[in-house]
Amino acid sequence: MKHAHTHDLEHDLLAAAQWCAKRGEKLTDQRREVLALLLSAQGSMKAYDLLAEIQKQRPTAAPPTVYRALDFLVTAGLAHKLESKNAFVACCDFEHPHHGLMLICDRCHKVTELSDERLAARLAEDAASHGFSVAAQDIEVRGLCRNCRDGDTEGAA
Amino acid sequence: MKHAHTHDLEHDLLAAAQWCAKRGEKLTDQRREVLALLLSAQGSMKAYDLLAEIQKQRPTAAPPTVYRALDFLVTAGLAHKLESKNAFVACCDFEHPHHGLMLICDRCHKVTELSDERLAARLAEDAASHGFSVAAQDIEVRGLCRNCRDGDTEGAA
DNA sequence: GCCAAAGCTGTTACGTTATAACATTTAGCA
DNA sequence: TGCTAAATGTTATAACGTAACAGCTTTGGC
Repeated sequence: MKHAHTHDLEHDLLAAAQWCAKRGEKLTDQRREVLALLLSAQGSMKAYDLLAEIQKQRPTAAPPTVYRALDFLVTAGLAHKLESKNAFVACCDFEHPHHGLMLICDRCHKVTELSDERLAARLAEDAASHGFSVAAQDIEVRGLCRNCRDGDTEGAA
Repeated sequence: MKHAHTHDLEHDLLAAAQWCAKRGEKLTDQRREVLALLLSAQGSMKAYDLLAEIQKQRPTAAPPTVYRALDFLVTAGLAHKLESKNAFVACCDFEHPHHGLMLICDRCHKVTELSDERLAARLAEDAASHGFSVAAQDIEVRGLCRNCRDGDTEGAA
């Protein structure tokens, strides 16, 4: 069993703020609020679900409010967009440049981000062999996580 | 320079129809029309762009017309969805089961689909090591194709 | 041939995802 | 202070995708 500990959350938010500062940017209230929601989420979150949460505090928040924060977080490497779900997740290790491999459980919706240098290397090799220069990559895998595959009855949709 | 030859197109459509028949399905007029558009396109096509083309022949066509055809083609393996662009491409080799790696040029928008068994194997290995069972995967790479990287001034957006 | 079932298509309406554009406020700093 | 750049507020709309139901067409059994 895993819990979202407030202490961990605060720690992560502090690290994120420092990371932004190092890049000459700021983790403003809105950005921090969105990041906190993503960090606390069990799986990924949709933009409009984030918006609904934000609106509990700021009833006037509108779509651009959350999309701006998300754009910032994704650009800063603090979050990733899951293209196959139109959803967002906090990055597990933003301090290291990496090209994550996303394992997305179709049953409990949990997302696990892996970093595999050899996989990335192989991919870069494939691209290079076609004269293609890589700017960004996205690897998403759908399926069942260990718990769900093994017949776990908790955490279903 | 590359051209879309009518002969190739007809050939591909015939092969697709046979592929469907083998699966106990039919490549109906609408499906064939959408597939033909995808096969003829230089890069990928958006659903509503396809719809606009379809409407030149059938002015009453509506979004479900094209989305149904696309769903069919994707399920049958005749086309792929590029999640990062919300766009669709014809599959380059639908007769062989494969997990394509998509190289998407950000400048000329051309899409190259590669199949790399070793890459797929490595990915499956990564997933398995986390107890994750893979149902589907999507690998998309953005960047510049050889021509665009080398300063080709044709085919820009 | 006739009927029933299944599959495909037509059509309307709506839900979801995302951004453009411009006004206003806030933060950093000479 | 007052300038400038960044961030946010606000409205409106664009872009992407689907639900639901009605009607048609094909297929296969009899």
